[in-house]
Amino acid sequence: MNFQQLRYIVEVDRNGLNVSEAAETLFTSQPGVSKQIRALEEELGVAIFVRHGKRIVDVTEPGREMLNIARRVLADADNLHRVGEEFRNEGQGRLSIATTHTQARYKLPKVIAEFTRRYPKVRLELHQGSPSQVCDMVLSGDADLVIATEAISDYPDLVMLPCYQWNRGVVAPSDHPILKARPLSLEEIARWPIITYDSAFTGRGQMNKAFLGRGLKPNVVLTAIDSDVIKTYVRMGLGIGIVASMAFDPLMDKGLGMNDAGHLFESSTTRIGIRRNVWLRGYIYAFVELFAPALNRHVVEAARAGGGTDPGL
Amino acid sequence: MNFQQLRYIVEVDRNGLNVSEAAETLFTSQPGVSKQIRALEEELGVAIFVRHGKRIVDVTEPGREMLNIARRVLADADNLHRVGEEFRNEGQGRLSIATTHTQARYKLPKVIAEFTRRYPKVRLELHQGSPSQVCDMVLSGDADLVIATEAISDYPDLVMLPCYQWNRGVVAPSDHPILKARPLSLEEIARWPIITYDSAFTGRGQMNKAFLGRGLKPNVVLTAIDSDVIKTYVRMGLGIGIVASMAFDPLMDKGLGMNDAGHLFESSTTRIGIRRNVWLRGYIYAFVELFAPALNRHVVEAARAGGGTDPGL
DNA sequence: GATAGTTACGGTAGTCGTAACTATC
DNA sequence: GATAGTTACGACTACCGTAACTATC
Repeated sequence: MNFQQLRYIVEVDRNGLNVSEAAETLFTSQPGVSKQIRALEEELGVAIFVRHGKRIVDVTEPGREMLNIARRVLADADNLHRVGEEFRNEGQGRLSIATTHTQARYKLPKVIAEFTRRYPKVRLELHQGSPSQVCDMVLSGDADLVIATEAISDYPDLVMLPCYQWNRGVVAPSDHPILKARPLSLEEIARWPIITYDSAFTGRGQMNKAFLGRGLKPNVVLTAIDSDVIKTYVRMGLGIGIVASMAFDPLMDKGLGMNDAGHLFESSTTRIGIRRNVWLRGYIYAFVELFAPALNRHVVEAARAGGGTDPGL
Repeated sequence: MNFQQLRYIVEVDRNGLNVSEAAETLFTSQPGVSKQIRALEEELGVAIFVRHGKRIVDVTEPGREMLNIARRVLADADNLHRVGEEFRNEGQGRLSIATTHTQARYKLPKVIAEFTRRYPKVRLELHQGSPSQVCDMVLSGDADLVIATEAISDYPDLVMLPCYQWNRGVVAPSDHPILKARPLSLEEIARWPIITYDSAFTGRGQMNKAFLGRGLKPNVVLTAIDSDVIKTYVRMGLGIGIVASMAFDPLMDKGLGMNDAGHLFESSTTRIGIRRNVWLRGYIYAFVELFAPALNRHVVEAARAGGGTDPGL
């Protein structure tokens, strides 16, 4: 048994049980892959794949178990290299964060400023995308961390750690009557045209729930993917905006005002996500702790080991 | 990188950083081991071992991380073979249980009877020993499960799952006045010569604590490693016995009586222990569940993944 | 000087790729 | 007949073991 063989079976599984494609992905010959898989099956004494004659059509039951183990082994092999890198150039490296606009624009700047001060040699990369896109970036290894709110929970390979809770506020031009409404009510909000986040994005679920719960039908005239865009349109008088409270800055956002709506909607939790079986460099733990001081290295490791065990195994 | 190299570094670490000995253990040549280790260090870009000239004198910090990962990889490699075996001869195999006398004698018989009925082709092995001995058996792979009470908690590689709680009773010849004592008190017990478990064994800690808490000094005249031996000496009139309640059977133990002492001592918890990163065959999960119905496969897997993360990592 | 580890070198085994062949859809 | 996988074979690599050498205690 060797790593290559494990790589082969994992890749065949990933490529829809197609040996030829797997061989291509692995930059090797198809017969080689085929042969090694047979050799592995021979050694382990069990068929990993179900074959109809020559075609591979399914994964056997033991095969499923074995693929799980094989994937973990390969991840660990990777981890060994990561550890090497970590110590070869301590403090140097790359930190790639996949996140949504609101985080990148309003929450991360302070954290990143402090982080770069502490780790000047770490090259930072910010990737933006929708919640599912940013999760995919981490799953594929293109990013180390994902910071998002609409935390997609059904990725077994992703560990999501709650960082902080936040809620929404209504932004409107300074002279807009809704800014005076005390207390602010859903009925009042529903009276105006609304501009808010795109439904694929942060916490639209909570909003809809709140309105529906009161039998209201909000008049959403425009959706956008980020708070700045929303504020721009609010400034133009297209409607009132519902955005994350943190996305309003009284100093910067001249001509606009905010009326907090935290009592009207269920709060949203922003989470940081990491791949389960991946060894993390020291500065990544440091970054997570800077972002959410409760998440020290020990807590993160415990969370990664525990919780979210997949019942499939 | 290959499995062999990982095996080499792990074995060198295990053999007190002695390459020659490691080579011997692995039935291979010393230069081969040496060379492969250098090759691995080369590939990973970091020294795993600290050398004084040629002698290996310590493990580097990245080395410690790498050894942890390497051990997991090797365990997984093993696991792949285990999975193979499981499915090659389903229902057949070996189940090796390391336990203490009291469990083997009083608690296991029913469970084992049921287990052998369900899995007639599984060869059962019972190993007996002191709590630390039985734990070692599991750690070294000689046994699959350990069932013990004085659950040694400082084995990071062992996951201990609580199964049930039990307490003690006083056994004495049928006509002994202590059997009439209602309620039974520590003071009453302390009045008589006591025969109980050896201190290395089950739950002596709880007993001493109870007596000390009342400023009493029990007169322990004899200690033994198992309940049957204790009862034998009690029968001979050497003193009263303090044993696990389950170790008394009114039908079998003619001439003796028991007075329950559950209110006097802190109860003990019997635990089942398994190695953390080892893949378990289906019938092992079945056995655990037979022994402690709450511990179904899902619970066991969750416990194995979580808890007891070693802060060293 | 004894013990422990590295360098040198030859034999062997096993992996990889090309080519030819075979089976499934 | 096109697509997918296996068998066959030759080249090459890399691992292992012996032997000689070198450094540490």
